[in-house]
Formats: sequence, structure tokens, C-alpha cells
Amino acid sequence: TLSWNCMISGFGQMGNLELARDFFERMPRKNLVSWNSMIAGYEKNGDLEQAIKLFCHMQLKGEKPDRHTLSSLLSVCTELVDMHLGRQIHQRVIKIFIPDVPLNNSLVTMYARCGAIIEARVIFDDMKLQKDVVSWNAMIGGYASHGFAAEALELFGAMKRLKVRPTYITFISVLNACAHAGLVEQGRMHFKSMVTEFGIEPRVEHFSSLVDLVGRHGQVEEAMDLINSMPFEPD
RNA sequence: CUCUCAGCCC
Repeated sequence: TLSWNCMISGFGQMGNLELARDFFERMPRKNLVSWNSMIAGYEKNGDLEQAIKLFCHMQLKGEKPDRHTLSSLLSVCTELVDMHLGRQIHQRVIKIFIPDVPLNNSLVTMYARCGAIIEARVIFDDMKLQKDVVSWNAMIGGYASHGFAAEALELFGAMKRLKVRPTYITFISVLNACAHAGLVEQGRMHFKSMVTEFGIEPRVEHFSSLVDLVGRHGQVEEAMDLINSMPFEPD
């Protein structure tokens, strides 16, 4: 069963769902990991309906979803922006589990993506000291993508005060927030601090945010200089 | 053996 499961998750990650499903169907004895691997494979490759179908199917077979199952399902809800299903999964998380950080992070992401930014924040705050950098990124990204630049930047400040080290993903959201709000000066500052203070290599996403920001605010020459200074081809 | 955060277009 162990090696069958490896096959399923391996082919699932490669995107070969037909083959993964083939192994899944043929294996003599499935366990919870088999179901989880197959569901995760569908979710990762965007076959969200199949993921939900299999989730229902496993329960009919008497399998009890665990944190891996529910994590995949929350990702499905996030991608579908389906808060109705998301709430149902949330209820099952509450019923089944002792607090789990990745699962709470998924809940934050799901609610944020569905526009329920307050709900996301409640989960986030309830995590207290358990919050990790992913939790911060999820919440900051949620604010940023809904145009709440002030909240995103305030949270970013709080994060740094608590000595949580930002990642390149944090800065993608921070720069997007600045771009959204037209905060040219702050955007430049954060970009610089990303490199000098945190030693993070700027990626194409960072450059495009900053180019967008300064370019839209009349600093066309600076935008061109930025493009020319990029270590990769412009988009 | 499963694994959470940005990354379609606008």
C-alpha cells in the first residue's frame, strides 16, 4: 500500500491524473493516504470537481477525512471562491481537529479570497502565537488583493515588529498594495529594504509591481532604468 | 508515503 500511495502522489504531482487514478482504482487495499493523495492530485491540477466528487465518495466508503483531506478541500474552495462549501469544511475542521497551523492558514486564505476579510482576520487573530510566516503572508495578501492597502501595510509593520522574517511572497503582496494605492515612495522603500535589510533577491513579480507603480506615476525614466537593471528578460 | 501563503485576464 505504501508504494501504491507513492505512485498515486507521484503521478498526481506530475499532472498525470489518469495514471494516478489507474493505480488508485487497481490497488488492493486503499487507506486514508491513498484517498488524500488522489484528492490532492486533482486539486493541484485544477480538476476541482473531481476532487469534490472523490471527497464525497470517500465518505460514502466510511473514510474519515483528516487534516490533509480538509486542507485540499479548502484549496478547492479557495480556487472556486466557494464560501458556502468553505464554511462547511470549516465546520468539519472544528469538529475533527485540534488546532493545526497549516489548516488555519488555509482557512484564512479561503475566507480572504472569498472576500470575507473580517472572517479571515478573526481566524488569523485567534491563531495568536501560533502564527507563522505563511499566516502573515496569507492575511497580508488577502488585504492587498482586495485593495486594502493601509491594512496590508499596517499588518506588514506589525509582522516586522514581532521579528517575523518576511519572505519574497510577503513582498509581492506589499508591493502590490503600494501599487494599488499609488504609494510610490513607500514602494521604493520596501523594495530597497527587501534587498538590503532582508537579503531577498528581487524576482520578476517584484519588478513588475514596482515598474507598474513608478511608471503610472510619471516616473517613466525610472521605470525604464528598472527594466534595464533586471537580471531577466522583460515581460 | 499526503503538505498551508503570491503567481490567468482585468
